[in-house]
Amino acid sequence: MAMEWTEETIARLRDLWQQGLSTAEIGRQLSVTKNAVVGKAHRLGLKPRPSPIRRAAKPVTAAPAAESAAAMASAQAAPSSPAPAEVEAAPAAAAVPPPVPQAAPVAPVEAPRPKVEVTAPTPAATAQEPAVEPRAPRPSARATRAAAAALRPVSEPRRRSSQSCCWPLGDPGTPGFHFCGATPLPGKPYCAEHAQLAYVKLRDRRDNVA
DNA sequence: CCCTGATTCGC
DNA sequence: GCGAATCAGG
Repeated sequence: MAMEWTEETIARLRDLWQQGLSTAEIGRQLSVTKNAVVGKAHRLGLKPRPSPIRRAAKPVTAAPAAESAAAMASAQAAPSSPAPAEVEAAPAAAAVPPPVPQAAPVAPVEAPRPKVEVTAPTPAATAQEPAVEPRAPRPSARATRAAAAALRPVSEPRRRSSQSCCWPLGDPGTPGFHFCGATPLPGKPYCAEHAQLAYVKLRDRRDNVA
């Protein structure tokens, strides 16, 4: 067996997947290759993400012109332009929404905690322990990129109305890491409990829990 | 070059 | 079922 793919793992895959993370990113956090992620995702049936490419639908040579005619009559359906369902959906994450959601004018003081802050295990932490990486053909290059990415002001705008609370628990890249997974509040990426932790009124944050 | 996801096919 | 190899678009 190459991999267990336990319910737990699959759940995490689904979670990360729906969060709009790239296959490679998911793979890194799940400690598998992107190929594994893609492959599993396919088998799981989930895979509506915008694909950069559309592989050759047919092996060109296709039906030899001669007898192909008959075949075409019924089963033709040359996938030349089969999908009325185009692929507009932007790569979600790329959308780059404002870092600070327009909080209600009246209640402007909300401080998302699990941002790129100390206590928050964000994707930034992914750059950790490159030595443990089973693969990582090019740690240096990747590390550099990861670091650069980590420095970017925006490191988790990848939430696009998830169906599960994405409050991080544990350290990304480590076996125990996972997301809360509870049903999030409408318009919020976190469940009720974690939303309370995530959004703290500034005035009440005076003595926030460390 | 890098990235991305998609598909194939030996295991 | 799994995922490396390979493909293909940006």
